[in-house]
Amino acid sequence: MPNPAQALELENFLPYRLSVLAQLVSQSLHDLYAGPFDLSVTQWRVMAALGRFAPLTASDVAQRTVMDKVAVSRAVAALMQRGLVERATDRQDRRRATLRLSARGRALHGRIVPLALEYEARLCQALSAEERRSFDALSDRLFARAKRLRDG
Amino acid sequence: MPNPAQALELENFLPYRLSVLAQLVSQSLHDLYAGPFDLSVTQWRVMAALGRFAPLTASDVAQRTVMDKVAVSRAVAALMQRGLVERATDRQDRRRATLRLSARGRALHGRIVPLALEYEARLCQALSAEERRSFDALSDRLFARAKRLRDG
DNA sequence: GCATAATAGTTACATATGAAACTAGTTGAT
DNA sequence: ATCAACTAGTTTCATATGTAACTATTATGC
Repeated sequence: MPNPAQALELENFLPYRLSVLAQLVSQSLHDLYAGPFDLSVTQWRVMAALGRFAPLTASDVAQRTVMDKVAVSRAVAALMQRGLVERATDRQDRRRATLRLSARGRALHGRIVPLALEYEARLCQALSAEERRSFDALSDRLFARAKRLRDG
Repeated sequence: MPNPAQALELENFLPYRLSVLAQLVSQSLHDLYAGPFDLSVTQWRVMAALGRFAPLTASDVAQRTVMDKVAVSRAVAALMQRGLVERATDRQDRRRATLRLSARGRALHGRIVPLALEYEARLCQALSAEERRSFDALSDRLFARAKRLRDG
């Protein structure tokens, strides 16, 4: 028997718990829009970020979605090919390009958002409004703490 | 301006929040053991599951870690090559094989566990003991709800 | 008993991902 | 002005991952 102070109880280990929950939720949500609209998770995230905050540069999108710039670059390329996203090179700084949803992109976005919100609402039926606020507040603090630990 | 009832505020959208938090934590933890011990996340998860619950079949590991059986099969193959995991075919049912850590595997496990627990402890300094319990209870309920929504 | 279906696990293939190298453009120092 | 350093974004390459097909073994229906 190992020292109890050093036993790793996987089922109570916070990183493991977070990972399992997030993956289940993310996969369930993906199942809702992947079939009808043929978007990957990364593509949908880019669209969601643009739907909420456009115009954004690719770097802005990466920061917002916590994806790396390579993933964003590829998702944007695919979305532009499908005519869902438009790019305009910045006049001042020609390295930059601002992105936004096209009319078609906005239409698709408008069809997915209700599905996403409905899923979230059904998920959150597990909690009261106050519990939801509490969960959000606690997870905010965990996130801030994790960032501080990573960045030093 | 879209109908407020249909606006997706990414930063308040629970699946997004969970995903971002889990990824940050998982990555931070991985950074602790990947360098010194050269394990992938999946490999470490298999070792952690075996360290806690061995003997397990590959299917058991998959269920415990919420990984698919292909990922487990590959991780186990790599871990056996490094002599960290042992496999024994079941006499009753020769399709099955039970897995457990080898002596070397237990030694490695014993070195990683304190790192993992220390990271968790530092992360959880963001919360009081009671808040931690509250967070665990709420996330349990979200998880149960997500599973019910997925499985029908 | 024998064909069929089911299960444990692996392999093959196609796709997704991340790190690092690369291109193009801008800033700053001399 | 010129060269080095920096930044935005893309491409390349090596790995990781998931789906589906496959092997081997056991269970089931007739």
